[in-house]
Amino acid sequence: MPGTRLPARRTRTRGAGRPSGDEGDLRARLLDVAAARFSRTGIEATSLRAIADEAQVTPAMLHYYFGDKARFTEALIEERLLPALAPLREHLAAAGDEPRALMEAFARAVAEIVRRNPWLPPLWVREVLCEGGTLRELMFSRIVPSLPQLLAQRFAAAQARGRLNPRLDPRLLVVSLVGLTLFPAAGAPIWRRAFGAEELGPDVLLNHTLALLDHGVGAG
Amino acid sequence: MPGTRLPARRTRTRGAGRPSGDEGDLRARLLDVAAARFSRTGIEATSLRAIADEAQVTPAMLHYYFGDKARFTEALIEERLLPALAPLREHLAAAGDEPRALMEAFARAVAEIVRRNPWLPPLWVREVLCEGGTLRELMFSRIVPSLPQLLAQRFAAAQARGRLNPRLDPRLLVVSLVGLTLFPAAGAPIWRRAFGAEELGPDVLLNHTLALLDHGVGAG
DNA sequence: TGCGCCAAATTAATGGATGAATTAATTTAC
DNA sequence: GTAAATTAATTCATCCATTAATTTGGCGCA
Repeated sequence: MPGTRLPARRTRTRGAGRPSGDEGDLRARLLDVAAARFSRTGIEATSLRAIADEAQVTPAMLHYYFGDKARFTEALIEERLLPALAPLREHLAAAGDEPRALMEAFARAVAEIVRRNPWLPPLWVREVLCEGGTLRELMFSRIVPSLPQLLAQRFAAAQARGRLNPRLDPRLLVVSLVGLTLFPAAGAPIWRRAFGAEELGPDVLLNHTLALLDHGVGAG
Repeated sequence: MPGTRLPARRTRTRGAGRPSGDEGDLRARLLDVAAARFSRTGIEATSLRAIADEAQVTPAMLHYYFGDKARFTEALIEERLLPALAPLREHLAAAGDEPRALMEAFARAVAEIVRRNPWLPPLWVREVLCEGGTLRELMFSRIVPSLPQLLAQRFAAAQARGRLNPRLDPRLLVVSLVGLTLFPAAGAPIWRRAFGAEELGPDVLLNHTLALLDHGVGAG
């Protein structure tokens, strides 16, 4: 019946052949699909089947390219999660020593990361932040050992110079900073729905966060 | 072989009998075990088997008391999650109209909730905040419709009276407040490990959050 | 230029493990 | 003796992993 709309691929009955090249590397596509899917459903609760279906291939392709699920998630970390987080280090390295500049660099970096990788916040929150998360141990050995401490140390130095509210703990300030940036991003759908507001986009959030950090809630 | 240490229960070979009464209601125990377990592993990724094992009973007991997994999680919401969140409404109702008092009431309520229900923050973050979370829709119909808007409205009223930093958005302030309280609690293990600090308990966090909200980060 | 082969890519089919849900049997308190 | 509570066992579905089969693009070679 010509003219009926068939699913884009999947016309051959058996076997396939060399790279079809019709939409680039399948390996990369699988990683992209997995990032989005894992973000929505969680890693353990997501079947490879679901990923394969969404990528319009057979589950066997995941085995072909990655081996098993563990190595698949490892590849996801190495080739998607860690690169996505790279801007954070860069922005922080470029920022000066003033707490305000540091925080703004952090918030802007997170905003940029979220804009480019919408799947990241929920995945991070679910799999790294929460105990028992699949990515937790792997992330510990790659991110955590350096970034938070470094940032806390810079805050502490600024505090020693009298440039930071002495009632604050530099380490908790880092935690608060993450909470003020990643948390709203991870839960964006719920806030939008709760408040029925679409205008609360990343830019508004960024300005709001900076305003809060600048002067607190007082009417100054 | 007398003297060998056997697992507390599980000595009969088949069948059991009336309520053993040795440690209270099994139904309640199952809910408690599930709250802790779901919090660690996530709802979809946790098998009923694991819960039954931890409660030292057969998986069939879950069917006996609750029917299926869906109704089991429903019961968990009704009998554990919602009651645990009750102090929030009470604290907020008792607080006055000043933003500072509202925020302090919120932060104190969350601290109390977390202290009494350590399993709550990760469960909330994973299953409610994240898209695709199992508890999401159920929570929407019970919590969200009222609490966030009400709080935001009170902040807006205070802002109209000039008692709130005009650069802030009342709704985003609610989001920030949740991020500053629940997020650090949900990720406590990771922060402890990242900073090697055990002294960053709930009280310290509470004071820190209030200090941050009061004056921002400036050295004022 | 054309022909056949080879290897990469992909699929269908299968095996083994695990989980949810249910049922029949059994124990024990009252 | 009876009914509630609990267990063992079973059924059906799903998932991860693997393998054998199959297609097809490209390359050497004439």
